[in-house]
Amino acid sequence: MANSLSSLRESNRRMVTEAVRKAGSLTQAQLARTTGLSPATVSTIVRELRDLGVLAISSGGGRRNAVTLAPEPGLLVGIDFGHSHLRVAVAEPTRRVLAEQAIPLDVDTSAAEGLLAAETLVDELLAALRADRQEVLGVGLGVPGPIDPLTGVLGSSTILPGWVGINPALALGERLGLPVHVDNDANLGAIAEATWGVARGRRDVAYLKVASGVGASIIIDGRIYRGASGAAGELGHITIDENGRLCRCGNRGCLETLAGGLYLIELVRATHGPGITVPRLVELALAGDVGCRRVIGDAGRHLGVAVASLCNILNPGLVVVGGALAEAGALLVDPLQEVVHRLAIPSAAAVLSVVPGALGDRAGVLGALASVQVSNMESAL
Amino acid sequence: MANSLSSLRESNRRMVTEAVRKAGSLTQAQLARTTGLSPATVSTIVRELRDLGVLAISSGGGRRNAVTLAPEPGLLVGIDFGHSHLRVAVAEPTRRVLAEQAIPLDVDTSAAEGLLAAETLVDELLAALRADRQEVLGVGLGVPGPIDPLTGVLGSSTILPGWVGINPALALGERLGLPVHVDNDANLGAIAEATWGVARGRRDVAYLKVASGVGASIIIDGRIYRGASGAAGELGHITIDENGRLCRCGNRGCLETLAGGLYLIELVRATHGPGITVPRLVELALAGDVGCRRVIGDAGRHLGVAVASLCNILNPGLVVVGGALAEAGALLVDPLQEVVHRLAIPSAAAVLSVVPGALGDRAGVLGALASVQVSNMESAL
DNA sequence: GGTGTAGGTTCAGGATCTGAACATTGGAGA
DNA sequence: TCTCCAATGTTCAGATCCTGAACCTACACC
Repeated sequence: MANSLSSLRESNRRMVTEAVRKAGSLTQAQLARTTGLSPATVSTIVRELRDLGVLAISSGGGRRNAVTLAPEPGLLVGIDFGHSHLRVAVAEPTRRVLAEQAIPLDVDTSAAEGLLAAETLVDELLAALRADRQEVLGVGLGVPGPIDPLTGVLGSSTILPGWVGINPALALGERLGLPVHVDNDANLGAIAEATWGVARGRRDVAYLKVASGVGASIIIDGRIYRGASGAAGELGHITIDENGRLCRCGNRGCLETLAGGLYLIELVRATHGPGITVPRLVELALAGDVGCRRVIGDAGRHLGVAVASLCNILNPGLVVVGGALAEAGALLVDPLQEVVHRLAIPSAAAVLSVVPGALGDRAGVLGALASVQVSNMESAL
Repeated sequence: MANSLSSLRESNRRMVTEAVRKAGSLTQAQLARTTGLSPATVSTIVRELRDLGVLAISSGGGRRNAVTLAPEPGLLVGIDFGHSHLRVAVAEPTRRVLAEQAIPLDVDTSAAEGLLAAETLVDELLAALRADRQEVLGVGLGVPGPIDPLTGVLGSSTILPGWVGINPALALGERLGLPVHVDNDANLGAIAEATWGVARGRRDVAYLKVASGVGASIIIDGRIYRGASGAAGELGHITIDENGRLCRCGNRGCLETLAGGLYLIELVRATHGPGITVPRLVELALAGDVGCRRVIGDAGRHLGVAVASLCNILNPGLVVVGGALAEAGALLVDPLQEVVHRLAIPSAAAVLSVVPGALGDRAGVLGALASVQVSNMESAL
């Protein structure tokens, strides 16, 4: 299908570029060793890619000639929508973050208001950097709900009711006049943790996002697995208790009704006042509040039931727990792990590690940045 | 890593061979179109492969020159162990079955007895074909339990207690003096259904084997997904009811205690006599026995809960239900599907089909045959 | 029987990778 | 400071491979 002589060259170019991207800086001899190509071939390919503007040869470096990715002009924007917050980051094409800010968002914001807020915040950050929209190469957008892979429309979400049925990439793209790539927030968090966080270098990972809702993302062989209709990883609506509480999705006893932040704060509202939020709940638990610790521990145990199922089905080596509730660290993860080891089959539990994410509430926006396609390579064929 | 000039030729040879294997018989022009190579390249590659003995050109065919796989000498053996049966098949390298037989096996057969029975049956079938063990190129073996991918040892299985801790491939290989490839029976059933059955041509499929126990196999991008320790797809021990019945695995309310054949026949033993078996249960249900229908329907509903979880996690487009209980067809699958559509999230349920397997109780042994590696290609480089 | 279309082969040409030879540079040691 | 060595990067001829075009062949249809 893709096997001609010229496709070989393209494949080798890609291999070289990828090796440089991973290592950051390499000499041509190292490049030859890692790619398995001969030094002669590497020499010509590097020269070509330099001429195409993809690679740069910094001969002035400490050693011989260091090959690096050519510095690209332009900026990337990452946007992460949550149930109650909005976070925007602006970064270089290398993904180094230059500016980042999070603002609270009203619970029942309409899509239009949310998009306007995002637009405003993007412009503010760009202004602070003395930059212009026209310098932005692309925008990555994360939303807490399943995106239809064909239409790009946000499916039924219990978290952002005002957004159902719209195409966020299209809507924001028109507003900003920029190419927007949209994805589920759990998928983006998984990408971020796999690129910079605790899942770095792992090829098969499950990522759990526990915030207002519960979502998951599955990385198989280094790529997000999306399933037949982009709904893979919708762990929040797994049935844990068939006779349980009614969920916003219409079923009973979904995981989300037992571990989702929206439901958890209802549990502590009576004792801790109506103004309590998920971050505050975590804060109190970490400070020693017994009730909050119990609520988070119970959530962890319920999550454990779902993760045990996931374990028996997929047998992952690593489960990363992210999202606002994961800020509770061991308070959430320890009970989760205990239940998984009790319920999952021993041979699956034995190889599993469950760890909190390393990127905290920045995972989503960093993943959004990572999801923006800005490969000089691509445009240079 | 694998990109040289000679690897291109090898890759193209492989592509051509694979195309011929899939289509059975192709003309060179068709081959050029399906592989994307030029007719000139196809011409030389086909000639090379003919000289190597991999392909055959049957110019006497109806049309022009039909390219086929060269007829290989030798035989393949497939062996499928179940809780209460043993099935052996002998086939040509093309996987055309020449002889096949199933015999009952005592419930608590030891590993040694089981392997002896298999050895005997293999010899009987070979004798009937006037063939010799030395003509056998390889043996595929299916066992109902997880195989450790590193050691090849059978992990904890509730179905074959006498087998735990042994390496079936090694043990049988020594007995037969032949190379044996072992795999989980659900994985083999999935391979068979994906190669010849209802999942033919599908790249992403979940296969459910419901017999004495409950197992599953997950095909992602055309390949069995095994997970970090080979335990992926162990659906039988997903917790359906935390306060349910005690399972042989030590937990409570595993799917297997609600839908596994071993438990189902206990339910009907009181009313239908102690001699009842799973096939008989299915037979009675198909004949109209109300009690048996109810038992099977309930099993389907419980399976539906687990499949709904699987659906929310993996979002497959197709779930194939195989194993002895699947012989009940719609009696099992309809209730299963009803529950899945109720519990799984709508966008996942909408794209899902649940169908009974097409290969019945032969799926395991056919998959075992398919799993034997006998590529002339490999030996011919 | 004639003609056309598609299949298959051959050949020259262009593209690619590789090994060997060669120039260059940085560093270790005297 | 100087010399030598080892590693790096480049160049070039050679071999391999794919492709397009021209050519031949066989079957089908008229």
